[in-house]
Amino acid sequence: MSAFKIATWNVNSLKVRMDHVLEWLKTTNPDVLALQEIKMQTTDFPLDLFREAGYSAVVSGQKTYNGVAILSKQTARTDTIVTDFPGYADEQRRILGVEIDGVFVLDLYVPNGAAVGTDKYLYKLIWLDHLKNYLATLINKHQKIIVLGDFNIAPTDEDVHEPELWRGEVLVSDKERAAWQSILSLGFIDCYKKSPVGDTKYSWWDYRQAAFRRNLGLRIDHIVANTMMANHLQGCEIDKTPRAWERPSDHAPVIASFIF
DNA sequence: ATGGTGGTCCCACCA
Repeated sequence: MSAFKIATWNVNSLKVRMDHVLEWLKTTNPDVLALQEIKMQTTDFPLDLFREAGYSAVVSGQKTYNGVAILSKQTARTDTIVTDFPGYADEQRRILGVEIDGVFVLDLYVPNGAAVGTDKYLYKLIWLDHLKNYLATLINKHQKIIVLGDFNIAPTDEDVHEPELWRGEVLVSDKERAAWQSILSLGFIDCYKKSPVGDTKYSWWDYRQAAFRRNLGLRIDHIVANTMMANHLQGCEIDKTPRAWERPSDHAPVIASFIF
């Protein structure tokens, strides 16, 4: 029997959140941690500090915005790194795929979309369409697949603190939810939906209006697994502890545990 | 009606 623990965390600037990430790694001890919004160039990534903590890293960085990275205890297969959807040129560093310990891990920072009807919303829908097409090819290529990250979509009203207030807005709109469903339809399972652990339902709380204290949150950070992986899922938990720390990210980490 | 970044010492952009 062997365990595999994988997590995702939108850190909203790794430079600011470095102490939080190191502290959280020490207590949680995941095999893999997918980071989003590192907001730094690949050359600035603190590889040495993570190495001291027992992790190697694969990084697709960008100055100021976006940027994704995957930390892992096991060494990643660097010959399998993916940083773009095939045939879709995008300057924004939002995807990072790599095989680790026989599992293809795809880290996503889905565009936020700003507001329904804007150019950014359109970019989000086009981006999600490319994602779906890419996942359709992936699912035939790998036995074990985990797709995780900040999806910027709350799949159902259960994932929203006040659905009536959010109706039709970005993050919950029908088109975004349809894109989410079409991805699951390819053969992926929402780990939290299948096997929730603990009572934390949301993964993101706005910095404004004391949203965290009032638990006005949304579940927009997800871990999805192909059926082969999902058959070995033990549980999925959202850890809101670091959201209560000083100078936190607005997102909480999500962790899925598997056993083989 | 907060917080992060980056170019200018307050403001624009993004979430």
